[in-house]
Amino acid sequence: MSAAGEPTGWQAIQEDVLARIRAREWPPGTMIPTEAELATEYGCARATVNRALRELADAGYLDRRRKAGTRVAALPVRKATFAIPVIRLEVEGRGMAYSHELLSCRREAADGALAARLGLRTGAEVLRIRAMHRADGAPYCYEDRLVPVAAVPGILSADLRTVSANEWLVRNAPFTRGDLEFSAREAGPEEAEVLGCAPGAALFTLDRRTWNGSDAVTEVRISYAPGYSMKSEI
Amino acid sequence: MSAAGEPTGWQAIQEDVLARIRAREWPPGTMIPTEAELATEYGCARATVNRALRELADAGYLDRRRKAGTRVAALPVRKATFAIPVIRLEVEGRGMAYSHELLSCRREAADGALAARLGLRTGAEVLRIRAMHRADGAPYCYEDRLVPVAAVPGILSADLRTVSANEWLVRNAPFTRGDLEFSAREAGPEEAEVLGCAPGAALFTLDRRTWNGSDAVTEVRISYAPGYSMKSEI
DNA sequence: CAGTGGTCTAGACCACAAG
DNA sequence: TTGTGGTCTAGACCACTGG
Repeated sequence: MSAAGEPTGWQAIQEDVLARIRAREWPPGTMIPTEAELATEYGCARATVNRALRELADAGYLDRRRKAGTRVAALPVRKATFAIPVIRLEVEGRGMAYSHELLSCRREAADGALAARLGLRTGAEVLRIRAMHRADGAPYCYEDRLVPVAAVPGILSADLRTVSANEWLVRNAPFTRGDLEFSAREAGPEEAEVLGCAPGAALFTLDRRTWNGSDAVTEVRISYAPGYSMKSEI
Repeated sequence: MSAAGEPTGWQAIQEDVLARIRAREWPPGTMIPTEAELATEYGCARATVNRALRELADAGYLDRRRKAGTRVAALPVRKATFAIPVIRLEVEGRGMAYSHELLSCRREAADGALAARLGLRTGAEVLRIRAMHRADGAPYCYEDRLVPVAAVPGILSADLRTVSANEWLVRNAPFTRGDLEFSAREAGPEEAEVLGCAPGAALFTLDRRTWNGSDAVTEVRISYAPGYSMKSEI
């Protein structure tokens, strides 16, 4: 009458190993048996043990090195993963009605600082896009974005009032790498006005830059309305 | 004269598939060949293709379903991963000298709201710990923590002036699950004083609760000094 | 040098779900 | 029903690195 089936195969081994670590059968810092020994103990192939242990090492529970063997991490570094969907899906995923509004969209010339950040030449043409995203009509976040025109030429012919720049770029501008930075900032006068909050209010902010190979695709700051929080489980 | 060696094996396949997706050889939403077909094309075993594609599916680039096959995701959901180390290592990792200071540590009785959040009975004994973490002597973050004594009895005999509660718990109190919440908050009078900032300053805040099975291990709020940011790459 | 994890193979069976 | 991905196996070779 047990409701949920117990895991089998490599997942069962993974859970058993994790349980033995938590139970201090293998205390932090100690070596655990080799893959071959565990395969014998669990009565499975070594590849199955490898699959189980590799994921535990990725998750920070184990330190593995050739020849040295596998050791229980002394200070396990837990990792939190956050999905970064298109803002529309983020809002709809919270069960609210999404809408967005293009505030401005104009061409500018990159100044020296921007050119250096994105690896452009000074004076390169960039599209500056400002937009509001709303949930059930209330301000959800404010997006301030720069797109180098040369790297993403199609952006000029996109109707950014119909599809937000955020979603258009996800669909049409692949990138190979990017960096993210989350911080807390005080709302400036402009942000306070568009977000409908007091100047100086604490804003959860995401700054992101992405590249496709060596070409910058976009730089964006997303300022969430007060009350926003980013959740995850570990 | 190429400096770095090209990936081989499953990583080479993974990069090739990713390149074909980015090049729109397989546009978003379309099916890609089956594992068996790709194995033939790449001249390797199906398990090798499986390894490459499974990770791309985990990363959000592909949607895979038995019988239906593998499809390129229309809106790839990029995932950002943040390591959550012990605060001491986080500070030292930034090349700064770490120190911490126990502000207060006393036993309290859980009120109704707290008991409900953590699944305790009302009136259960909890340890309330407040501490400052410093980097090069300057405030780094302020920690306000609750630990149910029954679930973590050893905490009573720990010297939390020598080892912070943060690190003591990571070393001694395993947990099976937890939830995280990042937000931006305005500093209250107490926080402003201990962090040395103005009241109302924007604080990057982490709220975390962890459980070991059904027992709550700890609930903590970490308020970072103004200027802090959490970085990651994708 | 030798022991450990990292990877690959060829084949097999299974679980799931589309048609 | 049947084609697809998910997993396992037994064996093999390789890469790295500690002794």
